[in-house]
Order: sequence, then structure tokens, then C-alpha cells
Amino acid sequence: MMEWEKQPPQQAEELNGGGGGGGGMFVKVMTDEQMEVLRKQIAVYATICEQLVDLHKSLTSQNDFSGVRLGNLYCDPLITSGAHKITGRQRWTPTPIQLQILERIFDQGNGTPSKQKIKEITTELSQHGQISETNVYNWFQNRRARSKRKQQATPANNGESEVETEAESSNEKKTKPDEFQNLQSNSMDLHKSESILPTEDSSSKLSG
Amino acid sequence: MMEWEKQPPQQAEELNGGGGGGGGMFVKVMTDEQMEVLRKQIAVYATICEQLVDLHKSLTSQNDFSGVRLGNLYCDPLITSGAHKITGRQRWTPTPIQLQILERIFDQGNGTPSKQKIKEITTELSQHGQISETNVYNWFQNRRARSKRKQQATPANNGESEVETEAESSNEKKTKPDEFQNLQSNSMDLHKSESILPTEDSSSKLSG
DNA sequence: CTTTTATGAATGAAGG
DNA sequence: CCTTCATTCATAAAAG
Repeated sequence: MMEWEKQPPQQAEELNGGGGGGGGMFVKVMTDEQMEVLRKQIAVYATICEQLVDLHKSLTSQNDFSGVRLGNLYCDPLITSGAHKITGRQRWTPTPIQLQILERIFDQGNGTPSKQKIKEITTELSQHGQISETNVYNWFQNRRARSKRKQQATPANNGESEVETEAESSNEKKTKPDEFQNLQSNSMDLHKSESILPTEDSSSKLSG
Repeated sequence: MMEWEKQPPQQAEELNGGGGGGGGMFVKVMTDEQMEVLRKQIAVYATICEQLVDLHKSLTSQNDFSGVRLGNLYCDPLITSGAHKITGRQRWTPTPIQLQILERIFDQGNGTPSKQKIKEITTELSQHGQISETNVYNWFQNRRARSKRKQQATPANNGESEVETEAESSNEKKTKPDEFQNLQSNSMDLHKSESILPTEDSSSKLSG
């Protein structure tokens, strides 16, 4: 039993830091050390990205990439140029920008997207890629349904214990993935990690 | 965005074991939402890095930028060392017993597994290993879809059932040449999200 | 260790 | 709105 827990010894290796308490088993919480590891990794990524972006801009000082869209992996010029309806992506895929806007709107007026609003949003998103009102409509419907399912699927709260874990009222997923779109922007603010990874200063705000 | 409270690593191990204790101290667990956010965040960084490194290599093939040398020294050491230790399990894997039960149920009521039925099945399978309703739901969905595809892929050479054109989608992806412009086109294939953040399957131990 | 496969999970779209 | 389907993505497991 517990086949899923049977991990190869390669992956089950102990961390170099000592484990922090030495529980011996994997729990769902992140210890300080794990948090630090995560933070370091993200910091590493941020550093790499900054350096590479800088280098990239230096190299491409003559070639402007602003006109190229990163998120457009499906409708890239390959298909539109010479391709002859080989595969044709039937399914709309929101670009990172569109997704960002959609999530923002979703966060604002939780649910109940008016038909008129749909039109506006569609027009707005049209500036960032091909999209239709149906897409927007479906997206909101799915988003809402998905959020609700997530709620009931993640009760994570323990029985009678009055868990005060999060005083969050909004359970819906507030994922705002910083899409790589900003890569081409000059405001390469790669320190987005602080939005999810609390530092020593920003921590302990809920402590009673 | 919610703030997390820093909690000593010693208390971390008590999270999973505890439960009904109405102590008053609450551990800081990462919810599925948070985990997903983190995972996506890092995946974004990884994607950026991958793209930029690729671009960088393409560009440096003609220009000597040895001075910069931000090619590969950064990623490996930290990532490979500390990443895998956090990763417990990323994907639910049904135990043979669970699989057997699932297949039996699938054979009985082909398709249309009601939500209520899902709960029952989940409870049933919980006796044989960790599992969640989502897992059961996905399993049935995949099972059904796969069966249907199997049939149309291998028509039991029955009667005049004409095998319609199988819209094979084997294209795109790496179709593009090494042109650096493809950097932003379809380099999304890289699966760097495996670095540290597991895909939480929202498994809870609520019973009854 | 690398590549391939099998399959769990995510998501856009359709039906009711 | 809620449920269901179809397609695609990502990853554990298997094959080499």
C-alpha cells in the first residue's frame, strides 16, 4: 500500500541543511529552511533572468523584439505564413496578457459578468490577441466553476479545531502568474518573488 | 495575497500528525493555491531562463561574449541540490488495489459517474491508500476518454465502419529551426516546473 | 542516464 | 449556472 509514497532513494535524499527538526517524513508544511531554499532558487532565477535580459537587450539593440509576442505559441508565424491548415489550433489559448487582464477583472467583480461587460472585455483583450466574446464568456464560467470546486476540494481544515489558518475570505485562486511577457518590457521587474515569498520583514503579520 | 507566519521548523512535523488538537497554535501550511502559485512562479522563471539561455547561445555563436559567461554556472548547483528534497510526490498514483476497484466500477456503470458516486468511491478507495475525489473524478474522465479514443483508433475491423481520417496532431512543437526568433514561439515545452513544487492533488483526510 | 510511454491533471468548449 | 467532453500538458514509470 501507499505506492505513491514509495519514492526512489534518489529523490528521498535528505536535505543538506539537516531537516529542521528531523521529522523523517514529508509533510505539507514549508519549514523555514525550505522557504529559504525556495527563495534562493527564485532569486537565482531572477538573477539569471536579469542578466540574460540585459545581455539580450545588448545583443538585440538593433533588432527590436517588441513586436513579437511571447505567449503566442500556437498562432506563430509558422502557421499563418506558409502552413496550409496542417493542424489548426481549434482551441483558443489566452495569451499571458489576456490571462492577466481576465484574472484582474475576475478578481474585481467576482462572478456575474454581464453580457455588456463581456463585450467590453473582449474588446479590451482583442488588443492583445485574437479573442471572441464566447471565449471570454467561457473563461469566466470555467473560472468560477473551477474556483468553487477548488474550495470544496481543499477544505484542509481540521475537524473541530478552530483553524484560523487564513482569515482569507476569498478562496478563489488568485494566481497572477507573471508571464514572461515582461521580458521584453524594459521594466524587467523580476523580483516578483516577493509577492509570494515573504521575507523576514513581511512575515509575522498575522501573529496574534 | 496572504501573509504567512513564520513558524519554527520543529512545529512543522506536528502538522500532519495533529489534527483534532485545539491547542491554539496553528502551523503554517501551504494550501493548494499557494503551492500552485509558487509552482507557476518558478516555472515562469525557468521558462524565461531557458528561452534566454537558448537565445544567448544562438547569439554568442557568432559573437564572442565569453566575458559575460552567464551560461550554466548558476542553475545547476543550487537547483539540483536543494530542489528535490522538498518534492515529496507530485502526482497521485493509484495503487493496484485502487486500480482494480476503479476498473471494476468502471466496468459496471460505464460512464456517467455521478458526483455522489465519486464520493462513495473515494471513501471506498481511501481504505487502500491516499486518494481524493478529484483523483477519482479525473480517473474516470481519463478512462472514458481513453477508451473512446482506443476504439476509434483501433476499430475492431467491424462491418462497414469507415475509419474516418484521424486528425493526427503530430506537428508544431520543435518544428521551428534554430532561429532565435523562435525563442518566444514554442519553447514552452520545457518542463522545468518539476524543480521544487509538487502538484498538490488536494488530498484531504476528511472522513464522513 | 536518456528516451519513450502511460496516465494523472488542467482547461477550453459544449450541453442541459 | 452546473455538468460533461475533448484535447493538451506534465510527469511517474518503464524501456533502452
